[in-house]
Amino acid sequence: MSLHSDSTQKSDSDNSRDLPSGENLDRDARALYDALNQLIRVHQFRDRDRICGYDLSVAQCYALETLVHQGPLRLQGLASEMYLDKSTASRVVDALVRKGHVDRIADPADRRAALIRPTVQGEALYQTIRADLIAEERAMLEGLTPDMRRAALTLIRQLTQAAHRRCGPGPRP
Amino acid sequence: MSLHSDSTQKSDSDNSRDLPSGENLDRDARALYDALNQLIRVHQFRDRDRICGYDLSVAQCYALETLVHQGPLRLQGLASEMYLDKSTASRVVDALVRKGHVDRIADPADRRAALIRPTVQGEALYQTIRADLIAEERAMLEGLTPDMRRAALTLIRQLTQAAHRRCGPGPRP
DNA sequence: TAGTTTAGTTGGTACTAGCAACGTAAATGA
DNA sequence: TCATTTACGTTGCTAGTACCAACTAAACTA
Repeated sequence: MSLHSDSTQKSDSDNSRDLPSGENLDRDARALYDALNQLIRVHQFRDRDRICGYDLSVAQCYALETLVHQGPLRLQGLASEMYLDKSTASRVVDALVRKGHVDRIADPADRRAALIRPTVQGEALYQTIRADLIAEERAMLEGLTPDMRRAALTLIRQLTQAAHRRCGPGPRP
Repeated sequence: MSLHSDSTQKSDSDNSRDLPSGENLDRDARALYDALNQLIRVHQFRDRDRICGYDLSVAQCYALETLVHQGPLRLQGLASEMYLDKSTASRVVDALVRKGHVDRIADPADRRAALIRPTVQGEALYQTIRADLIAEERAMLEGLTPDMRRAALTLIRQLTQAAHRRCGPGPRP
């Protein structure tokens, strides 16, 4: 089951002053890699299962979420937000249109372009899914003290920032 | 376990400045949901790009990693570890065999079964990818103090544990 | 031994994802 | 103005992801 017996379990008692900070950093990087790996996998599969219960794929749900949060977007904008090729984004939107969760409307500023917009039904569905996933998160947080919850938030945001800065914040080629 | 497990932490007031812990929990859950969402997405896409540079898909890399960490596994065992259907796992293994990163050997204990095992080449490839991803993590951590790095690790592990407990720790049907 | 269960593969379907090649519309330039 | 270039989105192609269901073969069981 749990395969994080990898290493770094007895690391609590070591002291930074005895080790060059580079080695500590290496060890922490390894540990963080493994820890994040696990976290990401668990969440990925959890989300997939949850979302599938609503007849949406994860990508579709992510697209819907992006549209709900950001308002109407062009295809290219949606693709950039999702780190996807525009062709893939186009097909994801196709699926959402077919299911009635978004629609394409003409962009008054450019007749080539279309704005993609969640429908009322789509917005409601997203809120339902979000509530469901948040309830999961809530249950998870119940085991932590308020202070730890707060610290977790800060740290996760910092990690995201750091990763974001490193691997390209915006749209990709 | 029911909700409100840690209420009555401090004096509850009806003021929005001093929320009852249940409401704090709701708000933290929402915030954590969004923060984790972002973290997971950034990492997901980063990993995909990195791994693709080595002519491996993410699933293939995950399978290889599982086999390197756990040693030879049967198909069913690998599928369980990856939360996948055995048919999907079978095809992932096919791809890895085609590329020479794993091979199937007969299981002496059961002639129906095959043990899947990384080849020397596969193990080397995984170590290369791992080193690459860890280097990414290391660069990310450089902006954090050692204390924060430690705290991040602890928290991520706890969140993983909590998620794991909640959404089924082991293999799925 | 016959019937059942288990291990893994294969067929079928749908989604994900990127690249390349379109058609159309806008922007640019001579 | 008209031709070229650039941009927006769709579609064809290929490969990978993922499930269910049907199948073969081996192992267990009655």
